[in-house]
Amino acid sequence: MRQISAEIGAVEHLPSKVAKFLTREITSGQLQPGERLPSENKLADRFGVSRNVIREAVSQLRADGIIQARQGVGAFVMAPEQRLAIRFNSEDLKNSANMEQLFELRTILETDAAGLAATRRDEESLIKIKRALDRMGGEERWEDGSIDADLTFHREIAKATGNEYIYTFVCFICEQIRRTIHIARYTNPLHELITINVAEHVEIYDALAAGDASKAREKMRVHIIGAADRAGASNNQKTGEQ
Amino acid sequence: MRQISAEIGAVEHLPSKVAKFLTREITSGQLQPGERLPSENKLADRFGVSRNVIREAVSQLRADGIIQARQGVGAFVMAPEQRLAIRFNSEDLKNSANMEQLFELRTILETDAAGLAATRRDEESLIKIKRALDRMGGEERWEDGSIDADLTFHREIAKATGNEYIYTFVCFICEQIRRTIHIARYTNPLHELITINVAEHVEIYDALAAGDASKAREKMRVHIIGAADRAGASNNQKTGEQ
DNA sequence: ATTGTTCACTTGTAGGACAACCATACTTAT
DNA sequence: ATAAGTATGGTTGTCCTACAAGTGAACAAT
Repeated sequence: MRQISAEIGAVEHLPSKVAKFLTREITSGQLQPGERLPSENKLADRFGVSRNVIREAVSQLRADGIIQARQGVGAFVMAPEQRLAIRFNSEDLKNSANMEQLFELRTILETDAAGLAATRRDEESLIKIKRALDRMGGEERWEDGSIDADLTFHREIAKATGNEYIYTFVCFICEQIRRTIHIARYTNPLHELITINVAEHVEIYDALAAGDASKAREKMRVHIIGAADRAGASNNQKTGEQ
Repeated sequence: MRQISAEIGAVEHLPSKVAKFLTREITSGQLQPGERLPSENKLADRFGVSRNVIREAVSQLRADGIIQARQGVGAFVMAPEQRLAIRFNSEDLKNSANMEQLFELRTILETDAAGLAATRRDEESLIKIKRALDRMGGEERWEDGSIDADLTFHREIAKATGNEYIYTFVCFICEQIRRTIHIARYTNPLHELITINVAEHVEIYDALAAGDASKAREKMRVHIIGAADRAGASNNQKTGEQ
């Protein structure tokens, strides 16, 4: 209800633009690791902005470990292997090949997460998972909140593993997918698809409740592969139907 | 040979300090999602720095999706689930329980990565993996470069999956572990440990070269669990010896 | 040849000024 | 009295200047 600016396009301010530009210049290889960036004054001239803006942009890159600045010397491009943060370019995810890869990673993570959750989940986390499931199949079934409930379901499973890092990674991947898919399939939902989707979640939940790890793994695996298919991020789209 | 400042402590500048402080205040729950941050002027007063410094710090948080700023209104804390970046607090990893969790995640990712790599690797990637392996068991065996070779081995396997995101995640996790372990075990290496380590890598490589996915998975799995043990990040340390 | 010094350049921080924007309270016209 | 329009103070966004702190290289003196 509030943050429409965030939903639509979030009026990008200058430092973000500059940061994005510099990042592209680095990842594309125009600026090789070890190389020095132009001085802040030169960058300010080149982009036609104040040094303040440049500093905010550079500060961002530095926090990610993309560059390292040394007072009196300059800012240098770091090796891409030793980044301090993971950040995806949302543009890339519009490419269905990339989306497919992301779903492959998601399958790996969440399959094992489901297995761990089946053996480690306590009553409380089970309740939270159930609640998300109910929201998904309940009244909000056709509403926008259905997506949230779906993601919450997956997040709660990841949290039930008791592994903070697994939870963080799953959250991140889910959010990336949500931001990309969002409009595409869900806003114009086919009755059948949603029914299938809910049914798959129920099976996962049952396996978790039963504490059956291998079944939980299998059901989760099938579900995510199916979800990838329904989202159009799958290579086995022989006919396109079903 | 060059960036000693990066190795040691990398003289943290003010914006980083402020960013770290604010991040802690948010993750600790002192600033709840939806709440508004104090205005930049007030923050500048409170920290005793210029508004420039505050802005660089806030710019960082915003890039991570931790907060969202709206001109004329203020900056608001976002829900922790929808972060735009993954970034670990290196302090947390000094806690061995956390390190154990990180190794669990690593096991999940790299086990499957090895399986995929076994079926997808081409000759070129196999050569790169072999080269890292040779560096590890070769002359650099006792040198510092041995660690780099070790990590390169794992990275190249991840890259051989052909999945860019798997590669990114593996790189990130490896780097986190490297920064934490580093000094601990490797600089004072026991002959036996290194021999075991190299032997495990050889087994993984053989499985990859043979294209045996299930064997590659198993060898990788055993190796990482063993590595966690040797790094002191394992729960089954009954006696501590082998 | 070595040492010491200066100098130009770079990043780091401070502070002031104004534009753009927003929410609220207030004023005015109806 | 109500509604529309209008000040107003506060907040973020950007620009500017100035100086401190640090670095490396050219240069001068020994």
